[in-house]
Amino acid sequence: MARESSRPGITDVAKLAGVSLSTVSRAMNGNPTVDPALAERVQAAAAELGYTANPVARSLVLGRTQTVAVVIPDLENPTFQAILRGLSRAATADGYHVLVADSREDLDEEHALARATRLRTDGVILCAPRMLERELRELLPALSPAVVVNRGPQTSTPVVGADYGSGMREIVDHLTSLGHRRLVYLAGATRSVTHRARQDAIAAAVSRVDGLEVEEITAGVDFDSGTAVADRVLASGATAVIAYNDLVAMGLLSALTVRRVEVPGQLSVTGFDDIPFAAYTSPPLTTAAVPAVELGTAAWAAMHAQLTGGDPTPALTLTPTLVVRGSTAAPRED
Amino acid sequence: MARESSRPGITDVAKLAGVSLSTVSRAMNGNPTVDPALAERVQAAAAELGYTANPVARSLVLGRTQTVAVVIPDLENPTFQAILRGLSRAATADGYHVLVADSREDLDEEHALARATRLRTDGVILCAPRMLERELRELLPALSPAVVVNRGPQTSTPVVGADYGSGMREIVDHLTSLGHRRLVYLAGATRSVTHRARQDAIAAAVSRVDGLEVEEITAGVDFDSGTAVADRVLASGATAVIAYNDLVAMGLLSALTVRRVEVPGQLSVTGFDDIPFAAYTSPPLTTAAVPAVELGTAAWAAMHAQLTGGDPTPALTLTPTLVVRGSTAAPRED
DNA sequence: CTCTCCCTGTAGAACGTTTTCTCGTAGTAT
DNA sequence: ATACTACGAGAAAACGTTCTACAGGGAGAG
Repeated sequence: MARESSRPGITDVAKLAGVSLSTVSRAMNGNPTVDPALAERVQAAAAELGYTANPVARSLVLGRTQTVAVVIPDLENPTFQAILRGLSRAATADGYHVLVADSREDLDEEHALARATRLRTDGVILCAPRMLERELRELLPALSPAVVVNRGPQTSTPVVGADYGSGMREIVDHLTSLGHRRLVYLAGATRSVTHRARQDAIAAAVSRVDGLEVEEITAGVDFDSGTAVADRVLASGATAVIAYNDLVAMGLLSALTVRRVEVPGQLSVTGFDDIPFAAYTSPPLTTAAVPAVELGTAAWAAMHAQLTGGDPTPALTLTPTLVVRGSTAAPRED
Repeated sequence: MARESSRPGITDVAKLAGVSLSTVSRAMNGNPTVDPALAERVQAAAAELGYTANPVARSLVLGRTQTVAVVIPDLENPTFQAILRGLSRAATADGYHVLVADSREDLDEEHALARATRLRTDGVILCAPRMLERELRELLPALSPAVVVNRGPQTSTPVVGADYGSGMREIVDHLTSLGHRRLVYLAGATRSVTHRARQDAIAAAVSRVDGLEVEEITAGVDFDSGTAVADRVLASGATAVIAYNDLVAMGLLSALTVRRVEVPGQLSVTGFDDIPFAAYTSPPLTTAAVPAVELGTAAWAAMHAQLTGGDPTPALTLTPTLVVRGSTAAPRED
């Protein structure tokens, strides 16, 4: 008699269609053991009542939520935004929902956050470049199924990532082939895995190219880090700067403009990632384009494969492509 | 005997602590009618087993999921990214999770998407600038509790938004006080509500300022829309351009640079929103700063109030602030 | 000393589904 | 004509939790 206003339940549909609630459930789920005519009657009753199965109750009995969690260290970072975008769209296309968890770079919180979100989802896509390898190995089993983005290979968790070493190699090659021999590398978060990959690539280049010198200056990962180190960069006497990412490069460009330093005339500058605005700085930024949206799509594919018991996706590595724009040129003759 | 590998349930904790399962539930939820000593024993048992209450089962019985959905038309748009960021962080701080749904500007999908996400969440924050008012009114009751972002006042749904009219007025005043009299307004999505607000503000300015002429050119909402209309802008003979948003302005700036048109020397350009990169274009963009992160925070506050039965938040309007940078100047003397 | 009240712990219903198991009926083959 | 098979539909258990009744026991008061 009561509960008029409440959402219609499966029993309401059953009552209206004059069948048992189990028949409704079967009819709604397209179970072939139900008479077509009856199934249609049930569908009609459901439509009349505007009935939709309660996903929470469904999740409880089925043990799956049709939802995955994405743990992201910083929603402000364009790269993570792009990964989220690609992932979200791919997951939506497969009928899944996406829970987004911004860990705000809080390393302690990250751990708990990932575990907590896992409880209400079917899997976790983890972007945690700064987390210690030890912690990660301890965390991953509790998260399974999981997908790790931009980390080294894991024991039993699929990994998708970009080959930062390759991108960095292309950048260095580009600069050296232009004639640069004295470079500065603006390092990002030194704990991050993607930093290590770049560092190694630079070291390799130094031992490969004759007379190449690369000075490392620790900057950071954001715009302000780039502006902050401008003076140290100028003092170094280098002819080209390899910034940790586009944000740092753009910050540096901005500071150089203020100081009336010509780019690329007096100094060449490169970024990394090819974020949406990298093409629109002045001069436009030469950078290594990381296919971040595709990274998100691939991460979903790896998750989806685990969820549906498909083939275990092997580690997938996408290769950044060098995009030469206006911020690099041959060094000025002395 | 079986189920060794399964997550520990409340009964496992009860068994270990030597109490009934309902006692465990009460102890875990801090119910004061349980003996402190016993409560502690239960907590210890739970900790030993690494027990955490299954949120899905919890949601089913409690009727709430501790999750809200955010429907966003385009995850690529910096403004929505900022709203999401502010919202996500505020919600997380209050112990809520955020489900993100990218409607990809698909107006038909948007409707169904909002309804679907509502079923697995406690409320929906709706960003749908293009949805027809009629549709919105029909949709909102099904979504309740809901919060609408950047739309006109609603019957019984809290609204948070920015005063686009005010921002536009400031921009026009800024340009006219610099001496500009012939302006171009690059219109965005003509169906969008935020477009209408700007249009009205411009119309008001035209009737207020003596000799002011504003030509409207329909462009779009993204970078490419700005580049595409560059020639029409130049042909118009205007001395200043009011772009629909920063993206359009940046696209225009880029096209103007290619055409060797000096900004602000030959042409002043303004944006809207103050997205993160607006400060770093060349010249830096004069724009009306929309506090998008705060918009997200406010949207959460309005949702949280409804969820906790607090005071019904009245419609909240944040005022954009004019940020004068290098892209505007007095018109060149003829 | 006994009665009553209160405090603490236990059993069980409820949340809304899915799904297994069982039963009934109808059709076919012997 | 009877028995067996097959198929469709209903009853009931299960998912893992919360919370309302309810019962039992101890202590304080009359």
